[in-house]
Amino acid sequence: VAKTTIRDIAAAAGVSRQTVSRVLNERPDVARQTRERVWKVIEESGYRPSDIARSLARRRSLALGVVIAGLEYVGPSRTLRGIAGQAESLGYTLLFKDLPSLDTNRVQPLLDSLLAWEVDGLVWAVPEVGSNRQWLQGQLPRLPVPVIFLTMEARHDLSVVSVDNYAGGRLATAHLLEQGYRKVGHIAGPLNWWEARQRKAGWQDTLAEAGISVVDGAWDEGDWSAASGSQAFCRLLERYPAMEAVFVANDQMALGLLQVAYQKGIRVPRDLAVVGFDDIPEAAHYWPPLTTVDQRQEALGEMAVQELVRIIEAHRQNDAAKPRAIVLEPRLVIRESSRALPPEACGESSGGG
Amino acid sequence: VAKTTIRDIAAAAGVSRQTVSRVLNERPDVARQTRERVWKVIEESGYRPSDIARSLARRRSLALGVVIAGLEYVGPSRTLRGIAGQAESLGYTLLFKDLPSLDTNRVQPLLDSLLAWEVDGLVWAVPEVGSNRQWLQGQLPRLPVPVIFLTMEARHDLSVVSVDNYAGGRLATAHLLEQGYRKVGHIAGPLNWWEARQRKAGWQDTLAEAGISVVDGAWDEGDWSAASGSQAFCRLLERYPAMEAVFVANDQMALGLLQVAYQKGIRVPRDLAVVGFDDIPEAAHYWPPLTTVDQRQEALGEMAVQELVRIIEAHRQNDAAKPRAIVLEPRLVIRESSRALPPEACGESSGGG
DNA sequence: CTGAAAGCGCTTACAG
DNA sequence: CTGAAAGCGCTTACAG
Repeated sequence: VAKTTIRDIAAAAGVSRQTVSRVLNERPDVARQTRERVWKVIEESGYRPSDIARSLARRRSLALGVVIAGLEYVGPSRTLRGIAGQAESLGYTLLFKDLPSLDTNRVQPLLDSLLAWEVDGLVWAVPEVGSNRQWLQGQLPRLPVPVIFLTMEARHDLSVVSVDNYAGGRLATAHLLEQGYRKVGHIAGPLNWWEARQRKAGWQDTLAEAGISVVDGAWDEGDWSAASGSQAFCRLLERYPAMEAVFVANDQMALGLLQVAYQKGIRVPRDLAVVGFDDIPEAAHYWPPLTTVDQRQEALGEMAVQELVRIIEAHRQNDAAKPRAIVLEPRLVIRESSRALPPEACGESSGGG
Repeated sequence: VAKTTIRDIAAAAGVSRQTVSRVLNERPDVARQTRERVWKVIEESGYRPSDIARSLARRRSLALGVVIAGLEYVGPSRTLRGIAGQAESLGYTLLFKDLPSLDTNRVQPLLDSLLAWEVDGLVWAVPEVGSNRQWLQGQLPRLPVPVIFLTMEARHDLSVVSVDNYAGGRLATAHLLEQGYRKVGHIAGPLNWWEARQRKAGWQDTLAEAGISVVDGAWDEGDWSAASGSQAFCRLLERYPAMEAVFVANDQMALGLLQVAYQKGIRVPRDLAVVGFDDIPEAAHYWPPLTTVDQRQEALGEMAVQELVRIIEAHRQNDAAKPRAIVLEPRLVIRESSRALPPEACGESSGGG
């Protein structure tokens, strides 16, 4: 069962391979008659040109490599969907690599494999944790293709698309202040994560600007998991019993917090107002429904691919696109956990599907 | 900046391209001296052979295509990680396509693109909903590569790897019966999903075998979302007020149920025992922690790639591997929602990190 | 153990 | 508007 090739089509249509190639690539310089005849043969045969051969001949693969980590969380999955959707609509194929841990040792083989496939660009969707970014930066100069980084600290020499985590922390905290709370605690994510540090800084600065001195033990640190949220909350309660409200750096930890609050008879929001971060699908169904910050991670993925393709196109025209930082503004999603209205049970909903 | 090719290496090492190719592919028939000289040049130059050129020449890409849907849920993300990990360790590169909706119209272009890249095989990780499988089956005979299907009804003529959803439904229900409950209700997933039907059948048959007649209104249907779980539970409460326990077809709907239960003052598990399905990370942190069924979706992805590669290898040796169905057994994870022990708040945990 | 030739399935200049 | 030639970067037989 030999594969149908451009040669077969050429023979069947009585033209040269060259002409078939022109038809395939929709070049205008083909006689209408010829074009129609060739198309007919192509369709009847079910011929599909080989992208591999095309890549080799064109010296351009129309493929993008994506390296992603943290797929066990909702955020990265959303980002991946954004990346995949945008790549598809721009005509790029995605080569996918999952980084099972944030261990940088494992990165080199993934990178090598992607480059061996001659991708036209790379999307680096690995969170900036500890110094894992430095390793890659060291590699960058030798990388033959442009790379776009997701959600890391902006730098003048890198192309970065990120969510403004600092602004997110400010949004959450300002919202709590607006509700009249003054004693606002914080449960941070692991502080070796850039995102966790940004959110915490947003909390701290907003309090400071409101003239509220941040008590020394007013915050604690978790590891993003719900269990760690429970534990951090328990510690925080001891150190900061006067706390009226708390900004939790992600929704999962907020869930852990809510569980403990429930068990201890702490009513949310009456005794304690809570704001999370991420807007995972469950957040709307926590008890009470959780006020949170939507990171717009799908949009993040889309923007990343758009920018990467822009850079690739610029390169092809020998126009060295200057690296730039694109920042997405997060959005506050207000629900019951930060205000005094009790949710209703089995009430007629307002038209949800 | 011309790319380094095998030609450059050959020239620098004073051998033919052929010999460099032999070294690269670790063939034994190269003199030790020659091999070492060539390796040295390769390493110094940072040369990386082009997988695209190799694919073309070998008529074999060592690439697998994966089409996935439902990445907004935890399950498919886990499956994807399993697929990616296994592909990586077997030396295959993954071309990734996300199916944004279950609309079959959009499938053809994804499939065409994957085939144009000449993948050696396809992983079809799209849930079987309505008749969306039939369309693909019609395509199958013309597909030039083997396809493995995830989590759909087994068929003698297809290679399928799936979780035994029926057994999962039985596990959940039998567990509730063992706890002494007799009036066990069910909140099903959308019944145009094969998985939802299987789980429901497991519930129904287990009750029947225990000699318990299933009350007519003993079940309701949701759409997998937490909101739909809330609504289905509200309806079910009216129709089946005597219900002592309920098996919910996924954890998200169980979450919606728990929220309503809380608002209505229904204590779980004292007034109502609950079992979910999936074991999403949050399940352990619901209030109360949710008993559920672990689908082992990461293992599912791994098995799928293993089987697919097995078939590919068999094909290469002209050994037409017969399609077979591989079934993974789910596991019951028992937590507080189905038994009478109250969880403790801020207690010393048993050594969790 | 090593090399010259042909080929994988396309596209890119170059002629006409 | 169309075709003959060369080439993309490798590997696969075939000689020696």
